[in-house]
Amino acid sequence: MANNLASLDSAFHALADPTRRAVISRLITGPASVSELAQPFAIGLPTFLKHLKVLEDSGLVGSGKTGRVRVCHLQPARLAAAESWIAEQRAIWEGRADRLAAYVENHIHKEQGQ
Amino acid sequence: MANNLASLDSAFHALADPTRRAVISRLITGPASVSELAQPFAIGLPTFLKHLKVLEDSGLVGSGKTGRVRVCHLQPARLAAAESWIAEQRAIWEGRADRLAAYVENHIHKEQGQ
DNA sequence: GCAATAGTTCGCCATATGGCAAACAATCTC
DNA sequence: GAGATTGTTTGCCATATGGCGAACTATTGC
Repeated sequence: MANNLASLDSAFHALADPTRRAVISRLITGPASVSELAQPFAIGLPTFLKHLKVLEDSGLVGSGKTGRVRVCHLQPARLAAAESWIAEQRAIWEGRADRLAAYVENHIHKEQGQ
Repeated sequence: MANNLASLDSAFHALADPTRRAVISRLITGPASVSELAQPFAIGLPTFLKHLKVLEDSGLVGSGKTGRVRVCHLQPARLAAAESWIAEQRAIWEGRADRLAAYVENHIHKEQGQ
C-alpha cells in the first residue's frame, strides 16, 4: 500500500534538496505566499519557482492564486506516503532483526547455557 | 536531531529512484553480492554500479569485498534518519492540526452550541 | 597456466537540474 | 492611469544523472 512508484520517485526527489525541505518545514506552520516562502533564500525568484514546481509536481505542496498572490499550502498525504515506504521497510528489517536476535539468544541459551 | 543536512540530501536522493529502492528492499532480507542484486534489473552492470555507488555514498548501504565478490548490506541508521525527518515534520503538522481542530471544536461549541 | 567469473573503469551520449538575468504579465494602490 | 508589487516566462549556462559498450583487473577452478 502507498507504493505508487512514480509518486514515490517525485516525492523523494522533492525532499532531496535543503531548500525544498525548508519550504516544507515552513509550510507546516501554515500557508504562505510565494515571495514569503522565497524570502529566506539567497536565490532568485525564477530559480525558487522551479523548486516550487518540483514540490507541486510531487504533490507535497498545493497552491491557489487569489489576485496577484499565490498562496501555497502543505499536502501532507504525500509526505505520509513517503514516510510509510520507509516505515514499511524498517518494520520488515526490525522483524528480521528481532527474529535473528531471538534465534541467537535461543542458540546461546541452548548451546552455551549463558 | 538527525538533521545532518547533507546526509539527508543524499539519503533522499538515493531513495528517489525505483531501482535503488528495490535494492534496499532486497537488502532488507539480508546481504547480497553485486551480481545477485543486479540480476532483476534490465540494465548493464556499469549502470547498476552507479546506483550502488549512490546508495553507498548516501550511507544507506555498506559493502565489503571478499575475494572477487563484493557483498552489500543495509545500513538502517540512515534510513531511520530519513524517516525521522519526515516523522518530525508530520508530528509538528499533526500537533498544529490537533490544536486547530481543538480550536475549531471549541469555537463551534461556544459560538454555535453545536 | 587458461578460461571462466565478478567487478571495475573509461569514454561517450542525451536529458535533467539548478542557477542566472531580462523581459513580460497581471493586479493593487494612489 | 501611472507606478509599484507579485509572479511568470524565456533564454542561457554549467554540472549532474542515468544509460550504453568496450576494455580492463582481479579471482577462482579446472
